[in-house]
Amino acid sequence: MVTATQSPRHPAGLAQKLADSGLRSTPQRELVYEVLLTKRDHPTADEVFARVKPELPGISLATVYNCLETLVQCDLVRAVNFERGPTRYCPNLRPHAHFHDELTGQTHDVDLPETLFAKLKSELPPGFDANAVEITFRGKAKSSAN
Amino acid sequence: MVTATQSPRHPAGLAQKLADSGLRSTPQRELVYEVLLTKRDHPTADEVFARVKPELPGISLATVYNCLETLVQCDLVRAVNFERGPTRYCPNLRPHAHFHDELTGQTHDVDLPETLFAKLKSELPPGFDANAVEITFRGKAKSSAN
DNA sequence: CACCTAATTTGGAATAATTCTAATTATCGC
DNA sequence: GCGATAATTAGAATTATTCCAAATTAGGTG
Repeated sequence: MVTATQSPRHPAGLAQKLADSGLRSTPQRELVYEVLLTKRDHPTADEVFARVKPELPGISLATVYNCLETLVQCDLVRAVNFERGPTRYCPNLRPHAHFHDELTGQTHDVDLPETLFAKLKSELPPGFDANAVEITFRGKAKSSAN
Repeated sequence: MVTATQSPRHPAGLAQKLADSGLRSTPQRELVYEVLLTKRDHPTADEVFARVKPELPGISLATVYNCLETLVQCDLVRAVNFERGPTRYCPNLRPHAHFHDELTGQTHDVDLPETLFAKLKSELPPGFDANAVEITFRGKAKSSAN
């Protein structure tokens, strides 16, 4: 029989990406990443902490902060900030925008054509060279996408 | 001779806009607004406090927060949040994007064609109705626009 | 102009989010 | 198995912001 790792649900990419940066794969990092992948509602560090704790009761909030920062450094997760308030975390790596629903407070990922991002960058005045664009919409979502 | 008001440099719009919301024009509000107009480098509340204090030594940080919040409510100023850290304030009311220079940490306003904002909104999936779009670029600015 | 009322400001305490620190624990290569 | 290094932990410290109750200021009214 194949020996299963403790958390086989996450993509194999994690251990590899960590190794690429000279970092180790640990139960805490795996679990934090898995939690992000499982419920993609852009949780805060506190929320991640709450979701992770039942599985790994000894984990500390500081470690959750550390793990999230590590994942961001490895380009496995994006940190998202709109409006004052705690940073939120998003494991969606494709270029996409965020739609912030003013009624529910929820944040939805919105895929936009790659060409639009390119067009935006091309609209910059001479001398400005952007390597990333962040787009946030605010409004009301009536869709079933909740 | 014409009797000058204490702070004649700010647009006459301030007192009017405040009145529209049933609020009073005060020296603190006028000065905070004037400071934002004078140096448009997207200062934090602390920075505004520092700039305002020499002119009005008795002012408190709480008042600066209050004034900034008031100006945002009156649509005279926009609160800007990218990356974790203190909220910054921007008196530019035209639709525009922000360019965050990774080298200097400075933030520049970038005017984009109105049509682009419209196009972005039109790219949203059905059911998503945006009333605002925020765009932030990150990268390096080599221009003289510093 | 004196008063009444409500808006505003103030200083300090309280809260929230995050980072720091020093000590402990786990892991990797030999 | 040992030693060096990485990672985690708990709690203290820091930063940004909000809250609160008291003092001040400003209009409007007679």
